[in-house]
Amino acid sequence: MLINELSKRTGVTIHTIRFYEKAGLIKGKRDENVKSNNYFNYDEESVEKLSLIRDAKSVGFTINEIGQLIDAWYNNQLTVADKVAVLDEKLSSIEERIQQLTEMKEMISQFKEDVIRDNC
Amino acid sequence: MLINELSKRTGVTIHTIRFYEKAGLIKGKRDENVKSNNYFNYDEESVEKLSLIRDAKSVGFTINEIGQLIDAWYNNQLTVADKVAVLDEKLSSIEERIQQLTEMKEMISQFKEDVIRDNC
DNA sequence: TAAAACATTAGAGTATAGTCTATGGTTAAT
DNA sequence: ATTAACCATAGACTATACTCTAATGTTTTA
Repeated sequence: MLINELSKRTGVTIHTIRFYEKAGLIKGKRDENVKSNNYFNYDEESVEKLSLIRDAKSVGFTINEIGQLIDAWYNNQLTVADKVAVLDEKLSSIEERIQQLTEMKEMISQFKEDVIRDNC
Repeated sequence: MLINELSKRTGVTIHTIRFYEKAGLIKGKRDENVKSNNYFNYDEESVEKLSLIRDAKSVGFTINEIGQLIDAWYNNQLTVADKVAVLDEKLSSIEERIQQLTEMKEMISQFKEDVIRDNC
């Protein structure tokens, strides 16, 4: 599929798709048989990746971190050990963030109770 | 205390403290008795606020959101209802983020198992 | 009393993550 | 065949959150 269809299927704008492509997160392929243009073609993997990017962004991963994650997911040049190392690192950072969020939640809950009780 | 001491006590650089002050998150006071300079003085509340800013930033709140939180915490012009509304909103967004992080954690764990099992 | 250390404001510079415009070529529809 | 819709690249622009420099004045210290 071409970029317009990819955009419509994923809800990610064409500009943002191109931005992710420049950042190396996704990659279109040119059709060798077609000489009249230089359009990029995208496959289902690109759709999956854009979905992963959306999810990973929403939990606070940077483009750079998402790139590492996508490499672990899709790059077959990496060894199993390398992939596991990246995944373990991301799992740790997620756990740490959940911990911090839980603490912040308790802090805000406590303060909310104080506000209500003391009427201040 | 002056900005240098505030910086040393909190570990936040002077530049960043001034940035937060411009953004309205903290506020120094000028001493009416001192006419020779226009130095700002900071109190323990500023120390507390910088600590809150650090925590809130680490869980992904923006400066703007942290401003709302600080208002709920310290601004006595706000009604209890207004404060509770802000706090409830932040609690919801924290819960949503914990949920998303939990899902992402499961997704990565699953993928890690696949990588190890299939040796790919 | 002069140098070092500290204070202020204004504004420039950086990194991240987009978002948009301009220009020029290609494909599809009427 | 021409217009609308689509594609590509380059580069400008925006917002957020700092980070740093310059210019200038004040306080402390050797």
